[in-house]
Amino acid sequence: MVRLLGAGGLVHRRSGRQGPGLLHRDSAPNVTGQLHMGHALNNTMQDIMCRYKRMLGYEVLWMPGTDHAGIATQNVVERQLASEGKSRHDLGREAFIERVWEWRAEYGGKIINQLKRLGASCDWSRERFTMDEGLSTAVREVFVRLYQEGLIYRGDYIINWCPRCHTALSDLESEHEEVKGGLYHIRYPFKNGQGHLVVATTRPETLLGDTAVAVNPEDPRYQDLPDDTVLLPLLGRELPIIRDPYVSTDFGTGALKITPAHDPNDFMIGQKHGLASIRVMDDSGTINAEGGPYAGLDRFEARKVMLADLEKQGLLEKQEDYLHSVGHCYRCKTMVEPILSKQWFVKVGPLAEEALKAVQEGRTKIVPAQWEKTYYEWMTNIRDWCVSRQIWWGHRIPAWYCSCGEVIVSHTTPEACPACGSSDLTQETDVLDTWFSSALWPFSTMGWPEQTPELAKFYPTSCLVTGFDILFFWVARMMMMGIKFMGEVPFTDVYIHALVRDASGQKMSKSKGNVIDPLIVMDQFGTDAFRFTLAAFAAQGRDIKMSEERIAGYRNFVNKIWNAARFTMMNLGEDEPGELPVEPTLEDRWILSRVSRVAQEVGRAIEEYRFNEAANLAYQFGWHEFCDWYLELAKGSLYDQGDPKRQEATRAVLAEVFSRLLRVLHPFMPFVTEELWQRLPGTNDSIMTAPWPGDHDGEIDPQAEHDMGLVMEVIGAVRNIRGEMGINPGTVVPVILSAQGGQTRQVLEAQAARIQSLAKTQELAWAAEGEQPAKSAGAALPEVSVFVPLEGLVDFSAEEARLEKELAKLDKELTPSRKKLTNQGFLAKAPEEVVAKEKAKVAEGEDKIIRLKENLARVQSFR
RNA sequence: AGGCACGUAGCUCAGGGGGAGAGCGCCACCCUGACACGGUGGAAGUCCCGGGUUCAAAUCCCGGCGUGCCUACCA
Repeated sequence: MVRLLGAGGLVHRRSGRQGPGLLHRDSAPNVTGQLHMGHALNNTMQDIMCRYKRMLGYEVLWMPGTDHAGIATQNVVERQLASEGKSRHDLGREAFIERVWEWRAEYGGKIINQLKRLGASCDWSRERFTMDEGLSTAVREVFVRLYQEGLIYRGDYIINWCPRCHTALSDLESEHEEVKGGLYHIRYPFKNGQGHLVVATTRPETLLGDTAVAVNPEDPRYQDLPDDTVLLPLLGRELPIIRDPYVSTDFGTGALKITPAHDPNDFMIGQKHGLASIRVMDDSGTINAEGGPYAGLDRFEARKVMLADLEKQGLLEKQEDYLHSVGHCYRCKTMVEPILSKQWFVKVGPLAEEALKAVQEGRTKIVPAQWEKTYYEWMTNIRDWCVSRQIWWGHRIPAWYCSCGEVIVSHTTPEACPACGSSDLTQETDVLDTWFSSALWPFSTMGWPEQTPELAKFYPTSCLVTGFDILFFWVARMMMMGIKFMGEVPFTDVYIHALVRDASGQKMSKSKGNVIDPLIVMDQFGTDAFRFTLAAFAAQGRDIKMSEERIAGYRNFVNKIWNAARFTMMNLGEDEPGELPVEPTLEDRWILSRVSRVAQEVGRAIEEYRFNEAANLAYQFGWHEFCDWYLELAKGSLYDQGDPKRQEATRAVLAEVFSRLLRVLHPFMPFVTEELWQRLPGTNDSIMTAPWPGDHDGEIDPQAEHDMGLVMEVIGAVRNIRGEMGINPGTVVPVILSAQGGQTRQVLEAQAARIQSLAKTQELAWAAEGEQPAKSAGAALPEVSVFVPLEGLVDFSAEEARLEKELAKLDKELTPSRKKLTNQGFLAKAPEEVVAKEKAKVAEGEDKIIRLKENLARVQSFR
């Protein structure tokens, strides 16, 4: 029920430098107050940022909390009462509010616990609720100040009314939906009896409140009318025919009935022409006394009855099917009724202007930037915000009415009327829109209107993470209020994340039954796997299609890391790892280089909100580099009893790299990494406070990366031959290498033991450059040729087929480059390095082709 | 009615002017002393269609087609 709001400013490095702050929220709450996918995604992303920044040494403040969800919560408690056969009116206002607090005490904390379960590392001691005393003080302060400045006013206007919730709604809370309806052509007889004027309407029941009929002054059809007054069908009231350019000549009949009390445009026209407004419905959408014979009928029933009567009287000329969009209450989906009513409004123009400028000037950056356009669009066309709600649960508007007519708006309950001195004052019964208090969240949660140290330190906050569905409801309003009352934007970045949908792209909803419950997912696959999945799929600007299959994939990854840890710890034993070796092996240099780079890349990706890249980078490294290669390579030294020094050195590297891997993974999977961190010898504090391993430039080693690449390619070539030739994995095969250049041979010779062990080969044999080992399968690599003698292992036709396949593939790959190099325009205009690259590529490819062709010829000769 | 996204391997999607990528699925082989939630190898794409810009387009521009979403007072 409660909506989650979060706030955080963060940062402050010890140097006092500003860093990111965080804020957050979530999407529409549901009656059970359960954590859903939207919350999970939102909070996972914020948590990733917070954990990462904390590891960098920033002081992070992530303030959690919820809002009071006025209408929704009241509905739930009313339903509860209804089941006891009571209404809120039976209880009275105070008792009812008491009851809501009880409800909140029982259910309100549920979602907070679920957030904790998700691993959200908020500052839980600072949890806030919009109905808290402090936040309520801020609400009052803001209301009074806006009123004093004329930015809040009370007046009669058309508002969106929910006949079921019995309250006014803001424009945003009225959700437009396509509805199949009818366009009814109704005859309004001229008063003088000379025929009739035909009016087209989608809402015939509102004719009871008509006070005029309008036509466009330019419309040729209506230049010479037989009379300037028509009679309202069914009621017989006289209606003037007015002329206004607002009326379109090309829609319907060009004649528009004017019902000022039940349509915003009609209201506008009514004001312009000084027409009366007749409200014909009560708060429940039932026709009132103004409806004469139709009084007491529900609005939908009234439509049916009236249409039948019109038909009977020959006044319904025709009726056609018509598809149009109609507002519905965002809480209960009841069709909204535009009704003229006295309400409180915020004059948003001046506030929106500043909020618009702040983004245009880049003081607040919206990511991805495409949303800035949407924000501008809304801020530019914004209309005044109806903030009063006719419900009880919420911040009661601090306005008092005196019997003399005076309106007093004040922080505290006034003793007497300043105008007449009377003490007969009654407070406004309406409460404020929940979003009014949510709009103050970035500063009200930190003690405003007091000037607190938190505000000084964390305002403006660094980042707000939210879904686009709430950009206007919340982000835009926080911008307006923050700038107005703090003089500065509430956050420097707004990250708009995707929506979580089901596997087939449908929006998850209870009614569709396609909801995946994050709590069940966490039970089934573990929170870490779930979080990792969310991060890995959170590409900017695209919705996430969630399915259990995908989560299972990342569950496997968590398991892989767990097993890598078992292996690591098994080898480390109880001792604290020693210093990194002075003379590391090639694989040691390589993995240190890689982990250093990856930590930097992951960090950068997180900072730029590229969560999917960050997660994939970590995944790729963890599984395919650390586990697939390094652990296998390290076994060589680890198991070598004959060289204890080497063993010791390898243990040190293994411990270091694994420790860094855990830290890189920590923001995504906090639970497993913490658990493993605690078991790692030599660690004591939480991994949360361990330093991010992004500061090891000195270990980045391009030479090691290149050399290791060479070794990996040779191993890959032998494995490929084995696989393609169908050689049993257990068979140890001979291998002959032929290197182009001493350097290459040196590297490979030094790594002979690794190649033998990972490719399952006999001792490496060497052929002179250009020499052709007989009866062998071969592979051509950039710097080296690899041959696997096949005598007795396989038949040569298989090798022949394999080589032909390889040649065809290479040829296909080279075609585009060859074409470019024969293109004069390319040679003349393309950048030198691009040309050089293409040349090198072709040269390398052709060299491979030559060697493969030699192999092919040789193999064919054995046939 | 306007606006915004998206269309890439069987599925879900990254990428975004110069060598088509990942995960899952699929095929083959393998219980190798961390892990079968595993290992090794492999197959697989007209990057929606049509124009244009460019030496070079999956990528930029224009126009289609298709899908999704948001905003809107034409009764």
